[in-house]
Amino acid sequence: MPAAPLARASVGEDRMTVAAQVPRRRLTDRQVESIDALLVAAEAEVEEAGYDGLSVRSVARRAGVAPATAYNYLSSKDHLLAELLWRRVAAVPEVVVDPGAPLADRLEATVDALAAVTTGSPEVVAACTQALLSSNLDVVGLRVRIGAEIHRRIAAAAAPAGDAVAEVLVTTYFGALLSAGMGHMVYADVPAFVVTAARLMAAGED
Amino acid sequence: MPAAPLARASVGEDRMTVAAQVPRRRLTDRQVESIDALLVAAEAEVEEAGYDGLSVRSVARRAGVAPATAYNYLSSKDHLLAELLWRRVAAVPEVVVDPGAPLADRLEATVDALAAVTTGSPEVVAACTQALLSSNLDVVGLRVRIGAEIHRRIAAAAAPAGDAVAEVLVTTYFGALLSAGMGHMVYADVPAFVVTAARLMAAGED
DNA sequence: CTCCTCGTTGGACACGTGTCCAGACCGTAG
DNA sequence: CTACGGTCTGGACACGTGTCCAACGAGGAG
Repeated sequence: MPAAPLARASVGEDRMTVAAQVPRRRLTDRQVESIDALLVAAEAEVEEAGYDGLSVRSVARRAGVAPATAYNYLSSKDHLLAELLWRRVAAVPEVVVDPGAPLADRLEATVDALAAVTTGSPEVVAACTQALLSSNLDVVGLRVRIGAEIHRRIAAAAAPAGDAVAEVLVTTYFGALLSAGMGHMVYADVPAFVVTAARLMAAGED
Repeated sequence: MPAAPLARASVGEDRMTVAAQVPRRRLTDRQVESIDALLVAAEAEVEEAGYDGLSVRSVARRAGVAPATAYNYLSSKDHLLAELLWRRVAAVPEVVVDPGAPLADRLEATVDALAAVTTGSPEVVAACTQALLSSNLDVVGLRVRIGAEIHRRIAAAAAPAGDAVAEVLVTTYFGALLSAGMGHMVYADVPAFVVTAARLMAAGED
């Protein structure tokens, strides 16, 4: 159970999308600083030691914050990593596609932009992927949000094609990310792979 | 590190595929019984309480085995669940496809057979999926094995089509399983979804 | 200035993991 | 039958997680 004294569950840019949390109090500057420091520390920590090597207390120490404070904002290790990923996804700039361009090209622009999430050390993304499978309630919230965001972007790029095509492309994208997270594929190859999938499907339509 | 006194890392049907383990000793009947009991107990336990609710010691108790013994054969909670999934996958009967049939039909037969892995309580499959992301060495071994097995079967069904088509279908299949594990899709719908993907790609070829 | 509220802090707690070990146990070889 | 080798056992261990709480501190309202 979350059992948090204040609005938690998503300290992203939209600080208030907490799904009917009672207090609905705004975070002070000091608080957002603590949270940012925690996320930065987590990123560094996971980069050095991977998912298993990261401990919440160690991250808190590195961020100059008490462990209890860390748990006050991020309800678990997995929530911490999921929040990290969510921020990366939310930071990807919107892509405007030319409706006249062919499916593969439209998708390429979107998927290339999305690749910004996975650039840098693959350790971090892999760890976040693992964290995202947690059944922690806060993680579940972030998970549907991340899923919805990626779905929205890819579906928008694939819009003129059928819904089925969009669904398949989204699923393929997630599958490719999963493969990359497991080391069976390289993150850098994911965009091209999805574009290939789009080309194969575009042959029939258009 | 595994650090096991005897051949571990894969107590499946092919008991000897351990990649150059030194002792290479055969398991006694008593030992395979213990391991089977552990897996059965784990399945029941995870069905009741999910991934988080499962504890190795509790599974060992239920299987009538000492915790240390459980750790002797299955190096971790994740390894236990991964082994469970691997056995299910390996138990799927081989499918012979008619090379003359269209791609979607060939794939449908294979993917329907594979669905046997995910029938029954979704809790179990979801928990195994989560376990499969572990960086535990024994899990990694099982993971590549499971991945290779599914890849082999789907690629065989898609054989006449291009390699690229097969790769995309495999990736889509994994993506769909992931979505189902997260509750965004139903396991029962996975086969049809992959067949749809095949149809969309077959429109261009054939 | 004082009070009061609310977040922070450190430390305890219960619990689970994975490791290790000395001793009990059992089948087999001599 | 006895000795021996390897396995099983229970119980310790170190460590990490997530929760809880009493005490502390800072900042705003009166």
